[in-house]
Order: sequence, then structure tokens, then C-alpha cells
Amino acid sequence: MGDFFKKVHSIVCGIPFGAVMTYGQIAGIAGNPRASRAVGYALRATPEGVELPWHRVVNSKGEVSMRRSFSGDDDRILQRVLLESEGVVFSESGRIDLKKYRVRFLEHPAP
DNA sequence: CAGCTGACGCCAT
DNA sequence: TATGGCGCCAGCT
Repeated sequence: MGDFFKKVHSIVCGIPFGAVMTYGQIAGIAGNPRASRAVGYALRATPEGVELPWHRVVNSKGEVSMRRSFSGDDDRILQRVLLESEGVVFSESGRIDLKKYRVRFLEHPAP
């Protein structure tokens, strides 16, 4: 487990209840803005014993992750259910309003 | 060391 | 708005 993965886990662990972050956003905070794919890989590599709000990570379009593996739709539905249980509302096309739910840490550049 | 893979992002159409 | 194609980078064989 590399340092990048640990950073990703640490960041995801800090996402507050009812909020979300995007893969690219997490990658940037972890130090590599273009390593968004590695963020997804880091989440997939999370040990089962570790508690991590993985469901609060969505892509740049506000959709839940694809996950075309054999698990298939189950995990996607689970992610949506978990988010809805935190008050996140999905549109009819299965997307959420990032303007409303995405957390901002180092944004709002100083004027 | 050289590929290969993947829970992604961005741009063009 | 929806697809498709290409780029990207960390970890693993």
C-alpha cells in the first residue's frame, strides 16, 4: 500500500455526513490532480476491516461509480441508497447536484 | 524493467 | 444531454 493510497483513505475518511467529493478532487488534494483513476483503485483496494465512507465519492458528473464487475449493479444501488439515507437527492437521470453536495476544502481562492 | 489494469477526467462530435 | 476516444498515473505481475 503506497503513500498515495493512504492519503486517499485519509481524505475520504474526512468527508462529512451528507456530503460528497469527486475522484479528481481527491486526487488533487492527495497531490496528483490527474491520478483520479488511482483514487478509484485505492478505494477498491480498501481492506474490509477499515471503515471508510466510500459511498461519498462520485465522479465529475455527479454519478455513482460504474463498477462493471460481477458485483455489478448491487454496489451501485447500495451506494445510492447510502447517500439517500444521508439526505442526498438523486435526479431522474441518476445524478446529484455537485454544487450542493460537494465539499470544498482548499477552494474559494483568497480574494 | 516493461507491460497491464482500472470504482476516472476531459474534449470533440 | 449523450457517446466515444484518448490521456493519466499508481500498483501489480
